[in-house]
Amino acid sequence: MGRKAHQPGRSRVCPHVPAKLAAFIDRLGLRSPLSQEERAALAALDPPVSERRARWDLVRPGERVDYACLVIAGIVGRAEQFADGRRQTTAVHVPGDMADLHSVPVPRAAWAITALTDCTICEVPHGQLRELATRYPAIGAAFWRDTVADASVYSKWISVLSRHDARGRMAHLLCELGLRMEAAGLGRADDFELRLTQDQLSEVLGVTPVHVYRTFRALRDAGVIATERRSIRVLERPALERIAEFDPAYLLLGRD
Amino acid sequence: MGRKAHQPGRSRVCPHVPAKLAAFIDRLGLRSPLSQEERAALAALDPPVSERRARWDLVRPGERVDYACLVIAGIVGRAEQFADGRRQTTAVHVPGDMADLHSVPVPRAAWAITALTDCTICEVPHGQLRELATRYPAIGAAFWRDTVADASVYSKWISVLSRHDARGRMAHLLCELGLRMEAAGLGRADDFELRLTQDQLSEVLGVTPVHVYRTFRALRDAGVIATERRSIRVLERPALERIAEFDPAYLLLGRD
DNA sequence: CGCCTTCTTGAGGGTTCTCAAAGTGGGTGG
DNA sequence: CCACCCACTTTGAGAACCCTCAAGAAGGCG
Repeated sequence: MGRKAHQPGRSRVCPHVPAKLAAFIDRLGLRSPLSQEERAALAALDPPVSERRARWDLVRPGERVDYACLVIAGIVGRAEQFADGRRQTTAVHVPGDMADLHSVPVPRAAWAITALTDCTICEVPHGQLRELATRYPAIGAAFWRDTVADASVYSKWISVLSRHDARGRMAHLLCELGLRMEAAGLGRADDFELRLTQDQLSEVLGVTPVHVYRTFRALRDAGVIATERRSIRVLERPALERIAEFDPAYLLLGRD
Repeated sequence: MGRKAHQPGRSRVCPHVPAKLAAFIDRLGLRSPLSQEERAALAALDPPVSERRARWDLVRPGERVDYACLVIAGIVGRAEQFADGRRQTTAVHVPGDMADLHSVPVPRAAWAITALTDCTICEVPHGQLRELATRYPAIGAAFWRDTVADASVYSKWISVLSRHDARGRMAHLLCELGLRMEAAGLGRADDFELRLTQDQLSEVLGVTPVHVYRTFRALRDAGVIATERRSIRVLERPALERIAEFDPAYLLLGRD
């Protein structure tokens, strides 16, 4: 599964197995009911796939784009840039996520979309997405619903940043990404690996890199996580959830 | 204007002056092109209007709603509630905002919608909004675009909370609300009044009420704002914008 | 091998929190 | 009309959390 996920759709011209968008369609279907016809219409899209190295900007701030970035493999972040060059990552995307579905209704990017690890990206033209959303109202509704799910995550992170200290923030991030990776079919929520540098995590959590390290050490000493170079492994998810006061409802990983 | 705004549509049965939704339609039109027919279809809605006192929960967390709350007068907040009862306000809405357009695709509320001041609210049935979004794709696109604008504000606030201290957060909030009030036709960005308690501000800014006071004092001593009981007035908007590193692009108050 | 990124460690200082208490004004009921 | 209550604002002292600055160690990559 892991190896396959890293090379999806690559030169598989067979139209009966449209692997490119499969993960995205599954994600949409998790939240919104889609008929076979609607799924087929989405699967018929055949956008270009490209590989990007870590640190590559898929979209630069201020740029005007006419495609949306679908993450096929790897981790991608959305970041706001400050005058002094520092960045704040406001969203993290895992495989199956359309990293900037937002850009369909608003093509002028106010943020950067950056590859946090080496990754495989699919650039889906806005025109095709808009056309599908208009022709199939259920697809339009599914896109809208996914945008709301994204907003729900933002809203949660506003609470997390306001109310939790670095330890709680880190715990919350790990709980969230665990569930999202599991939903993406990449491991289990209570046993997954996250390959981000402490620098990247500091831009997500809103603390300094030095303090990310100290937070790691505290959680490591408590036996809750294990770290090894740029890889984090969750050991005690229940403890982590308690620290984070984690409630997964906001992820809208269901149809209720 | 002020007095009129507090009694919109009340027993004005004249169908040629559909005051209820006028501000909302103008807001949508600010961001998305809408034809006369589409505007008329929106204006034809005639949902019930009600007055609510400050502190009233328009929507309680976990509740399932079948209408969206349009703010006609007053200020409304979206808040997440914690186990210990504390709240974090993640969005502030001014007149003309549909406070929870999010609830149309996701009817189960993960948050509370609370009246921060006495206010006038219009409860627009989801069914009617969905119907319009399906029948008129441009209206659907406008709703989607407004949802993205909301998400853009969330994203900005994640940066603000991560990178700015209490003074910068306060400055940013005042800069943003100034522009939004102006866009809503309620004063000028560089001379407006905000009637919120320090307690409410603390829930927005993610600091303690005590520290809101100290932040006020610092800005007051610097001659940037004036405070009088629960009313704040901006005196030096340019200084405020410098403190906040404010760039209004994220509000999407235009069609680019 | 050397460079570069990333991780680790320490000391001191600043912002914000917690806890505590007094002052102020508006609203309510007697 | 007054007394009271309640919500809100103001003030202070000490502690916690996180930052800044600085520098050394450890692992990849050409």
